[in-house]
Amino acid sequence: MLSSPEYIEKLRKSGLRPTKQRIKICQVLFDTKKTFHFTISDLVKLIEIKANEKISLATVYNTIHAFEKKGYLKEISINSSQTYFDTNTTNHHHFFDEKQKELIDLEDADVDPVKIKKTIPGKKIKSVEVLVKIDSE
Amino acid sequence: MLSSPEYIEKLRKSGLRPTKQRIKICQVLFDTKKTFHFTISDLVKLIEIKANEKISLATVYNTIHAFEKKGYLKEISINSSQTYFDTNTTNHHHFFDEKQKELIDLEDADVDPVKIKKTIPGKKIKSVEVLVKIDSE
DNA sequence: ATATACTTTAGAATCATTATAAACTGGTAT
DNA sequence: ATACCAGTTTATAATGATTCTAAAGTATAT
Repeated sequence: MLSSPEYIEKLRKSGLRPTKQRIKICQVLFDTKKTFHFTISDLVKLIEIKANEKISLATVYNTIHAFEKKGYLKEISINSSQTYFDTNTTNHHHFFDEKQKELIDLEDADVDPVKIKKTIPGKKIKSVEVLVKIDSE
Repeated sequence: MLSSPEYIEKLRKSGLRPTKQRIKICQVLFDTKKTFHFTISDLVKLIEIKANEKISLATVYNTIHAFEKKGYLKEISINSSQTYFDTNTTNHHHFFDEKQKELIDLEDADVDPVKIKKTIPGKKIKSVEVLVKIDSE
């Protein structure tokens, strides 16, 4: 588990003041080798479990958006009632089980690079995301 | 322009009663060689322009969901405040311009088949969707 | 024609997310 | 230390797409 000083430095470096709330959220999100996917309500529950202190919903939203802007999180493009975020910010794709609302990473090796042969004049490609929807057999 | 009788038959065949509203929506959606993308609010506007009759919002939602279930429409998986639908129900991928909220089709020839090398025990692949986010250069 | 199940509808309810604006706090200059 | 100020947090209200409700309307089989 990373200690607060490291998150404090990380936050400062990106121009975010290291507040109690942000440090706590860092610990919940980044104190693990494994990356994971979450919705805001997942995160609120995680904070309740891991921390003994309540963070207001508005702050959770603010913080997640700040972290996303700084590149610490990625939003995942699926059509769901809730927005999903990923602590794995590298380029990778996903399985999505719509019934169970579960996301599973596809590693780089699992999908060959997707080459897009069409171009749109005046536009550049920002990202290429593959979403594989799965269902029980 | 397809005449009502053809839509009436199409609707009946799929077990949907051919109501005035459903026929009107068929005409707005399918009376064109070109397929297109739309949100519910786009569709409401189109109905106002093309038809002189008002269809309640609830009916528009009901109808679009019924058409989707019957396979006449496809929902597109992007993370947006509104849900996008596509009258092109064949397998194909999309460009999405997040600033302009514009979707553009990628033809089959534009993207090589995406092979997924990972499998999840007990799960089968329902669809593979590629979303290419673009931005102004 | 009648009955019945399916549809439409206006309006209310829901729910994730964003906005508001007042209280609070970290960091800096004094 | 102290005071200040911009950046933060917070409770709460507002927003907006979508879904629900239940009453009125309509297609269709008999």
